[in-house]
Amino acid sequence: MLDVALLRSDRHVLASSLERRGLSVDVDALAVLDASRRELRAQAEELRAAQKELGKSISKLEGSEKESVIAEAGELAEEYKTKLGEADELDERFQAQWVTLPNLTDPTAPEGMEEEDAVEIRSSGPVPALDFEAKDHLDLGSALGVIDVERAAKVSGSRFGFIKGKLALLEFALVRWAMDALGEHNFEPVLPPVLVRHSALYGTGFFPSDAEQVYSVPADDLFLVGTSEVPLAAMHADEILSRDELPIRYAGFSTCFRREAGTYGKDTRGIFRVHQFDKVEMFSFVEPDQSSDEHEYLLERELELVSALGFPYRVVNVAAGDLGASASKKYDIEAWFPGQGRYREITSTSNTTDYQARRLRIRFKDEEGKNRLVHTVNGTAVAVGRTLIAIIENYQTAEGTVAVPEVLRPYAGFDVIE
RNA sequence: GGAGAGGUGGCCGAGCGGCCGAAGGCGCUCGCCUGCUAAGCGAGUAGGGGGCGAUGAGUCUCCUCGAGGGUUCAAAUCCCUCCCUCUCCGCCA
Repeated sequence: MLDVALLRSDRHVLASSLERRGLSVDVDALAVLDASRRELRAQAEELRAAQKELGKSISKLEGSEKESVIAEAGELAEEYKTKLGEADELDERFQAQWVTLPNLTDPTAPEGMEEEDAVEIRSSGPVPALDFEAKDHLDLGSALGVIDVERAAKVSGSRFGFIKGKLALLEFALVRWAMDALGEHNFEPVLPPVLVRHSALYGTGFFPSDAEQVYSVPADDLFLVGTSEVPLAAMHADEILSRDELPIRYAGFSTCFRREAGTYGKDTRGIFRVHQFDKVEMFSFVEPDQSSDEHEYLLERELELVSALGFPYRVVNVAAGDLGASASKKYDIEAWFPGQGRYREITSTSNTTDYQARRLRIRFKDEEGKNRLVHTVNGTAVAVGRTLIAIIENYQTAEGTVAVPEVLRPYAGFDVIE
């Protein structure tokens, strides 16, 4: 959620940010609505103050004098209720619109609306050529008996997979390796709940805008998270952190569930885009002036991991119009997938500034003892499913076996999947 | 699933329908004092919104005692609904 003060002082900032996202919102009308709801609230409060003032004298009065003051206070109470109701209604109308507005875009997020408008800011250089025809992860994985999507379809439907054998073990190696690497940078490992309340999804900005991507469990009024960002962020909801606790850095591991609504026909082959996958996610709570640096810091962590795994990659700065609601700026790392012959997203890191913190009411005491909103920053450490298939495709041999990346061998206990 | 207890400020804990956003304690902050430490003394210490004012200082005001309704001139206090936590029993990875 945005700071309402934007409407009163920096309306043009808000307007231009919305424009960069390709949204047409009548900002002036919102400002008018905001002004009138405050006006009504002030009127209601005056009535209430008068009523309370009058009410205080009642216990000291007797007889007819008491009766008349009670009557008078009663009238004020009625007027107050009416006025308050009107103010509440305007508040609701205003809030309903306000919560749907996405975060301000960072000036350094590129112009543009689409994935293609992202700007490459870095790459690992030319992609090394294989001296044989590359196969894709599904062909390789099926042949090796470590990926089974057909039986997964029987059990669960499309966009699911069984991961088996050494590939399953490789997941554990990958996760533990990533956790150790992040531990070097003082990220605290966390296994969060993956079923959360509505408030956690609202607070992180996934509700209401992305609600159609979220699985729900109606019987218990809970939702399956699409990323551990949700429980990690909501973990500190309604808290006032002390300044010396910051930055707080977590490395959360969880299964992620995504409905992938509206992606029919897209990435239907194999387990590249599935309804369920595991992920190690970095999440930081920082002071406001630190979030930009923290965003770069998380990108560095991602680059360390991706380059240690030896994937060719490129880093893109995502276009303003392609950002999620809560992000002001986002970097994606795209790894090279030889089987697809192109770069695909393997990590993503976003600076959500105070957007989530405001919704979740996560604050800290600054040096003057004032409560201020923290900034939150998130980033993928390892999206396990995609990383596994990036390994399969990049480490495949002419014989159809898959070598285990050097850094994972001590964790895996084997060197090759065959 | 069954039975019971309880939700008040960072924590503990009191609270006759008005003098209660709330005693007391702990903790914390600042100051004084003690050669260190501990103790002692004094002061301060919930959050959110709105008005006036310059998006300052200040000042006025409203809301919040798990949440939402209700009764009343007036609710932490009375009534209703819901949520959550804890304990015991049962079942269970």
